[in-house]
Amino acid sequence: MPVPYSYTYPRPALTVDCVVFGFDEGELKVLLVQRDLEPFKGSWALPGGFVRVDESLDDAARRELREETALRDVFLEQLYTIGTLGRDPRERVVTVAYYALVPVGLHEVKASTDAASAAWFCVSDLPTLAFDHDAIVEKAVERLRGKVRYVPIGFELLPEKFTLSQLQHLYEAILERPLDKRNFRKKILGMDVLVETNEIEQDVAHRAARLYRFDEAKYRRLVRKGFNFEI
Amino acid sequence: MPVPYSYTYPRPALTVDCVVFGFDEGELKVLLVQRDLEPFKGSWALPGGFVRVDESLDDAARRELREETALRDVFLEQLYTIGTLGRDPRERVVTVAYYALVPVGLHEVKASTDAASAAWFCVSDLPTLAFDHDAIVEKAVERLRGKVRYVPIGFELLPEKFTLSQLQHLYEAILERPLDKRNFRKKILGMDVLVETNEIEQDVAHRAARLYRFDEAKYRRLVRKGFNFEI
DNA sequence: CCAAAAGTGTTTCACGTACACCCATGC
DNA sequence: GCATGGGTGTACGTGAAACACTTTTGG
Repeated sequence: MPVPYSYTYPRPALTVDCVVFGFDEGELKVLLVQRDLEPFKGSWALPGGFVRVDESLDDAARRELREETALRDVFLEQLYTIGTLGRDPRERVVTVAYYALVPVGLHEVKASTDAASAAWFCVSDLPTLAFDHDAIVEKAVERLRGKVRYVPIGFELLPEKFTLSQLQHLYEAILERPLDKRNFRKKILGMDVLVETNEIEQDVAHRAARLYRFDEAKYRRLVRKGFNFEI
Repeated sequence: MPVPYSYTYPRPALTVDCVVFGFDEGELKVLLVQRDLEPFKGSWALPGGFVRVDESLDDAARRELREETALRDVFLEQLYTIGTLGRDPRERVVTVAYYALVPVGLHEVKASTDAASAAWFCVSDLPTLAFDHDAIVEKAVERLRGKVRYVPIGFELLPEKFTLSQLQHLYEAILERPLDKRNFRKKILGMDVLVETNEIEQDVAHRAARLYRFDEAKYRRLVRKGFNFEI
């Protein structure tokens, strides 16, 4: 029996695609999967796939990340929805793009369903991508660059405990410009959202730096008082 | 004959919805239409409707605006895509929300297909809306409030020629805080993106103010040199 | 002449920016 | 002892914020 008031015209297919960012060796990276199916079989592409009728968009994005890259519990935010005609050779496909931030190294990345393999690539040196995924990556980089300056999401790309230099290099990689060490420290410590731990870096061939944690609860308390994070 | 590699599982329906902003009598307004069809027949709702398989999302949004409110050639930007389960009583519907900025008064607003009537409402005093449209409006207001501060889109809500006071009141309405007259003028004129016309306000019961225009070309030239608009 | 909004400068303070040296550690 | 990054303070200039009175016009 048909659903009352429903409409039965042909409808576009709906997918989700995820731009997964990581930060490693001083460089901003993106996680790509090698397609195991046509079209674009063998090409590198963003992890993603069709949205099921019984799951939300966010759930679909998380499911695809789990299935294709074994990532879970990561920072995930909707980016943009692309519905250009002809972007998929099969038929009309509208995709809801997401971007994710993951601390590289904490998560084992492995391919599974629908993807032959998964690997990290430098944002500045990507292979040719399937569909219009290069444009989606570009949009995600722009969004990240804009957002990282006034929302404390950069920490999602670092391990729980990090040094101030790591944080600075992260910002330098995303913003693509050098930052002054003393000013950066003054500013970030002055915001009062980092807590100093008793630990220091291990296994480095020079003086070990102090480790800090981002204090999410403190940040939220400050925001309620009108505080604005800004680098 | 089936399209090769296509997928045939059940798929969500796809719609677009538009939050149309206007500025009138010192207040930020939203354009709503009264639904002519079930579900929510008679309720106020955002103009919008189903996306056709042969049109892009932007085209669908513009078509719906034309059909339901007779608006055309307006500023339109994608806002967010909502795919929560159960947001439409009929079946699974994913909607791509847009927001539009129009100079109230320049465009005749009239209802047509699928909408009994269209009318402006103060953002701060909306009726109960169909579906989850109240949440969409809220998200659009947040986006507008965030974006208006660093992108010169406020001008889209004013006629081509406007006074500095009108512009200031617009910002005050969107940002919901008073601005200092002298500082506001100093700042906006200092940016060098407004051009003074030879004209002044007409039919006002007090000293007539000078009219200005936003110089889009000049703005883009400045941006290329590293300039950032910021209120 | 009164009401209403237009138009106009200066001072103060906070913050962004530029900049260089000593320290601790591992090898 | 040397190479490598860790860690620290000050001076300067720009820009944000606070603030009040005179001018013009219409009624």
